[in-house]
Amino acid sequence: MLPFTVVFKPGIPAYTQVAFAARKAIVAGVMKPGDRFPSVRTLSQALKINPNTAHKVVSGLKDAGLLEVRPGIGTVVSAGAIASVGDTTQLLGDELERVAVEARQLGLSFEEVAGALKAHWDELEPASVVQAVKK
Amino acid sequence: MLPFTVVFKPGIPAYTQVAFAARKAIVAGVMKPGDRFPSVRTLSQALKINPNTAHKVVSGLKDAGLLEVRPGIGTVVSAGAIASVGDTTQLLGDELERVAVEARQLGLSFEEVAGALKAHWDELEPASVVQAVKK
Amino acid sequence: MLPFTVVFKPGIPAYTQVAFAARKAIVAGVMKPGDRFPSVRTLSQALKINPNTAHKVVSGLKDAGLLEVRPGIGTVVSAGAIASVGDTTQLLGDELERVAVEARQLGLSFEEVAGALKAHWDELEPASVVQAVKK
Amino acid sequence: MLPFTVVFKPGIPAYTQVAFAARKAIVAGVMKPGDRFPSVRTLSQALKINPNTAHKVVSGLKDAGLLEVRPGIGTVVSAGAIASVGDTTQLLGDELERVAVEARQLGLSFEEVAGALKAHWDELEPASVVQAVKK
DNA sequence: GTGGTCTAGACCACG
DNA sequence: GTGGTCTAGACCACA
Repeated sequence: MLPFTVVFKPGIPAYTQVAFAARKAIVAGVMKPGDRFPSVRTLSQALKINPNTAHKVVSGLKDAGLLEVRPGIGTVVSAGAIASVGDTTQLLGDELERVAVEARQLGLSFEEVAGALKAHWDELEPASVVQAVKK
Repeated sequence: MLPFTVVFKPGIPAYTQVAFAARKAIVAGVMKPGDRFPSVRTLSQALKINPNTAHKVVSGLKDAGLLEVRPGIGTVVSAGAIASVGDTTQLLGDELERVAVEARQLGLSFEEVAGALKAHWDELEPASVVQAVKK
Repeated sequence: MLPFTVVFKPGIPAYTQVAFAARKAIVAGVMKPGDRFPSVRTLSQALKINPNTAHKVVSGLKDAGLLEVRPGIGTVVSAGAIASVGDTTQLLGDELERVAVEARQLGLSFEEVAGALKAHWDELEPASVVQAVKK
Repeated sequence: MLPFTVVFKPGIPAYTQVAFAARKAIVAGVMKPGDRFPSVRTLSQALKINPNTAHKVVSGLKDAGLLEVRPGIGTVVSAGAIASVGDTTQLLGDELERVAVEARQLGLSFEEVAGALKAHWDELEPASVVQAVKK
């Protein structure tokens, strides 16, 4: 029913997890610019989450520039779906640092980590994802 | 005075940030197994945080197996300073996935991201850090 | 009001005693997996302890894998309510040794101690407890 | 050198662990009534603990009625080496209850626990212990 | 409403 | 001096 699924894990805010799943779907090309994004009501019912939470998700994605509101139509995936580059790159840097620290603590080699990252990277390759989802 | 520094950012719990800085210092070899870890009071004064918050930091690191408490003596960096591998690898996987999604959204190539990760990785090289600190 | 009671004894941390009472209630089947665990506020009011102390209780039980937190919803008794077996069995061995030493020092016979243990054991029998509680 | 050994574990007060080891040695018959108990100085040197800590140990055992001071001689194991029955039995009951709760949580059967207790019990059999120690 | 974080400051146990 | 516990009360994020 939805163009993405969410496996909820405890400890992480529900709206964060849903937003991430949506961004993943957009990045992977499951949803393309111009496609309609599920309504708040649809989201809340399909994922069994509070309407407030669902609203927070689309609101957040709208602020990030990933969604656009077409009055009378609904919300659609915006064309230049690129977050405000400023803070996101900073954020990415922090995450990379965290990854480096944690990986070293686990005694992993750089190659192992890079390989794992590559795997996740390829999973998002638009072509492959459509297959994976339909499968 | 402290073997590490913390630049506090809003929005992230203080104790999380301090704990991360400490883990980084341990991973980078600034603090080695057997070395004494700053006392709760020292931490709270040097970082200007509440003793309770400082306590939470060492308590967390202790639970993670990075520190050992000698009652009435102090806390030292434990020998096998490796977190319970089970969940941490899982956690690392999640983070790598997030990195992949965010990087693609920024239009970065895999090589760029891998390069950035390598930079952070090398920064933690024990040898280089020791020099940087001693200098 | 609460699914368990606590008779506070001096010398033992309050949060330890409350946590033990809760574990006992869970083991005895008074609270089953999926049941809601009293909120931090409820605990603090009913037991007349500080919210912080109450928080420490649920936090500890959560770490032990007995409780699960649903952010913004509450905490529930988790399904596989079994502590990390690794250290607990070790801990049990230590306690058994202590029991043996103390009992011999009191001049008790093995049968007497085993009998006393059996009494405590049967008190936790889910069936019996449910009756006792409902009664 | 000492009639007992102590393998220090973190998290438990040193003086508690030493006192327990001593009581175990007395119960097991390694040290019999009338035998000299190691001096505070000997204890602190042999176990590498603070003299204050060593003093606390013998002081505690003296209060428990396990040791007696013979002026000009030293401290010896007292004849009726039985702790003040009042609180100890109560304490034993608490420990048995804790054992029951923890064991059930681990999914053990009563027979398994009783068997494990029996093993510890037999290990303290005076005859066998001497062998085990000499071994 | 829920749990989580933080400050401020007191007291105790341990060595 | 160390870490650990507890109280009191404020504020925030989540649903």
